[in-house]
Amino acid sequence: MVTRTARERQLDHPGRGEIALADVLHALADPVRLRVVRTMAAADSPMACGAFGLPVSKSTCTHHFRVLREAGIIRQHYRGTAVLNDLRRDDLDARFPGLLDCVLAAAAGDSPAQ
Amino acid sequence: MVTRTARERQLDHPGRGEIALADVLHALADPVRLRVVRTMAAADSPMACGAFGLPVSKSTCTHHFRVLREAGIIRQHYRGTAVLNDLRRDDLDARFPGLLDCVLAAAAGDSPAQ
DNA sequence: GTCGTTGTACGATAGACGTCGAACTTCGGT
DNA sequence: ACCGAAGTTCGACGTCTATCGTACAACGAC
Repeated sequence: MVTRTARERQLDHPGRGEIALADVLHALADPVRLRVVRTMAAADSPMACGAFGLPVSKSTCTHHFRVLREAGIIRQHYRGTAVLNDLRRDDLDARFPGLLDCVLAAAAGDSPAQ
Repeated sequence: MVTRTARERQLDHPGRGEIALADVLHALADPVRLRVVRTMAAADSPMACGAFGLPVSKSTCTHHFRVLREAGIIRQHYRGTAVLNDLRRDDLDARFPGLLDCVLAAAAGDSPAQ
């Protein structure tokens, strides 16, 4: 007999030390993904992919969240049929101190109305 | 009769207020361009394109410098046959405070041997 | 003027990227 | 068992991008 948590579908995440700057910058350079990150930074709890109201199809949505996950910017785990998304603030701050906050502040200045 | 400075070939640069975050992030997400920016940040005076010793052809070089210029990251002006490149530190800091320094610090942490 | 240096302009090309729709999987609820 | 909700997978598509080589232009030096 197996516990529920051990049977959860698995998603690959880079370790904290494996997060690469070029990947992070590339991931944040897309308007849709930057919007996701801004929304997540403003939220107080993990959000499902569908909760962002993105102006793209479901498959494109999947694509963007995978890019963010593989860049090490977000953590994803299954919760029933949904996928909960979480900003990897600690890891990002440890690897590239201040970078996330700078980008968020810059984004706020660049287009205040998210 | 026209003065020399007025006859210089002109390059288009975005105004300080026109610098867009997505363009900046996209420009910095390329290894060759990030290396250029790091080298320029470490230099104390403007450098010609050829002085960076980039591992790409001349035409590719021209391409990368144009991307950086159009993103508002560098300023370019002709000096004889050469083009001098200069980091737009002031404009970048004014538009996106701290961003450039964060990225430079992150790059130093990501690959210390430039 | 001629020549070498420095960079630009112009295709061309191969690969990456953002986007979609249709079919499928997984899970919770009834 | 069935159905609907939430994502994923799998092509397919057009566009953007990084790269190159060749030909060309601007300038300094001789």
